[in-house]
Amino acid sequence: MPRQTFFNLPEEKRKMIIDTALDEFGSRPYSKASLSRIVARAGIAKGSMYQYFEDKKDLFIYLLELAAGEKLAYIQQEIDPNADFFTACEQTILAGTRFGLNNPKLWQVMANAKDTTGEELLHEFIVKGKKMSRDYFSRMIRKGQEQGSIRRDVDTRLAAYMVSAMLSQGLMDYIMDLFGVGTLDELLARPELGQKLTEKEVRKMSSELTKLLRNGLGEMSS
Amino acid sequence: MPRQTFFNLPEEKRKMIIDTALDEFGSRPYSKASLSRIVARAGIAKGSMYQYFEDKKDLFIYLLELAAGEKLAYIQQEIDPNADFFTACEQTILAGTRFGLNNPKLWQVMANAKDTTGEELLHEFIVKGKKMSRDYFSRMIRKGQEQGSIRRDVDTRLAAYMVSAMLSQGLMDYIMDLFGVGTLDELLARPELGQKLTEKEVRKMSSELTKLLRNGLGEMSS
DNA sequence: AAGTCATGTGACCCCACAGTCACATTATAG
DNA sequence: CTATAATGTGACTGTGGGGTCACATGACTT
Repeated sequence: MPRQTFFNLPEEKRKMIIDTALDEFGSRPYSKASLSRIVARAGIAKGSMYQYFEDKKDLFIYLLELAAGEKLAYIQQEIDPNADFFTACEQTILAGTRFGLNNPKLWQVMANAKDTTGEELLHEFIVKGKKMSRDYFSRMIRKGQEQGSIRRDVDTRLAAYMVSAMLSQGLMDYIMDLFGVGTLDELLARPELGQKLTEKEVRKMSSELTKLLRNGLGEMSS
Repeated sequence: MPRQTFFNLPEEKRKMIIDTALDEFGSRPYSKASLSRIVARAGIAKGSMYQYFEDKKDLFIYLLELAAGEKLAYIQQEIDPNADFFTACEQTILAGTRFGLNNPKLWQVMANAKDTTGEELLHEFIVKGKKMSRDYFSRMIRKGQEQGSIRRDVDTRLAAYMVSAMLSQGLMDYIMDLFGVGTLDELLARPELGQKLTEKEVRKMSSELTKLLRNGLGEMSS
């Protein structure tokens, strides 16, 4: 956890530090991201950074929590809690995509939180995050089964893993391909691209993907 | 590419070096993996390593090509080229899983080739690899559509991304969960686990997953 | 004004790493 | 047996990293 000092900072400065750190951790894998570079770019002293955060890991985890929190809040505000499974899925995809396009830096940092092997605590934190997202899908699937929109014979656990993989990894790769870029950095470097995907296209994609999901999970006459 | 010197080595020594390197790159993200550690463990001089490989990247790419080549060969030998899409899928999943369980080190190295942001050439290499696997699925899907086993209205590209995500990321996470481990390292550390998944269970999983895929992609009376 | 506490600072320490090079060792050939 | 080419070697270099600390600067109190 960041130290109190960090929260005492004037908001502007705090935001600036966060922003600089997001850039760094978004454009390099954790082990290559450099605190020295962050402080240099942010124009503050290294020692100051260590008054705000315990260490590199502390900063990184703070950023991840920030990103995850904002994304979750955004998505939750966009979906109808009473909708059936597939509607909720479509809304989740839609909201998730929009959030990513509107917050490329946050998106990038979360996307970069994949490797981290060998950093015990960090790895645990990330595994836990993935698990939370999977559990969320598990619950939704089970609810769908109870409501009759999902076949009862699908293996909930397996399905949760697949939905999770599709909506994180698969969807991101697909979107990056739509933009014709190989990395999120390139997307970030050209902000005009964010507008290239029209609302209509995003909707189309979400509905296509949902269709794919439905016919894999939906109750049907075999 | 490795230098000729490397291929002149007695096979035993060559294998030993490869093995040691696989361990290192399998247990740490690329940027944290250390040549110094590899040579120490392998009991050879650092200078020697640089007679075999141009640099760190060269070695890593060699390992990736090796792993990908072996995996591909194994899978191709296991699948029936004339089978329909879903049968081929099931066979691919089955063969891929078996290969992974029997070659945990290779599996691990490939799984670790995810981050690499910021290492231009390396990143390109990996993106190209992912693309190859996606193209393979694309072709299979299109063939399935021509043969009538896959609905014509599915978006081939989107579907290819999803299948790809499911069979790499999703499947791996699922299997790791079955073993109750958070990292592949742990799996490797306890080789007895490799046997815990019985052939029967692997078959069951492959067929379940295929069922999931089919009902998402299969021609049906909607 | 004096004193006290919170915050800022950057030179510095230690360390690990990729990559090099002058030299030692071993094979090959004539 | 000698000469030449191929291979092995590990101390060394340069670089850049995370993290620390003795001190400077500012803010706030009495």
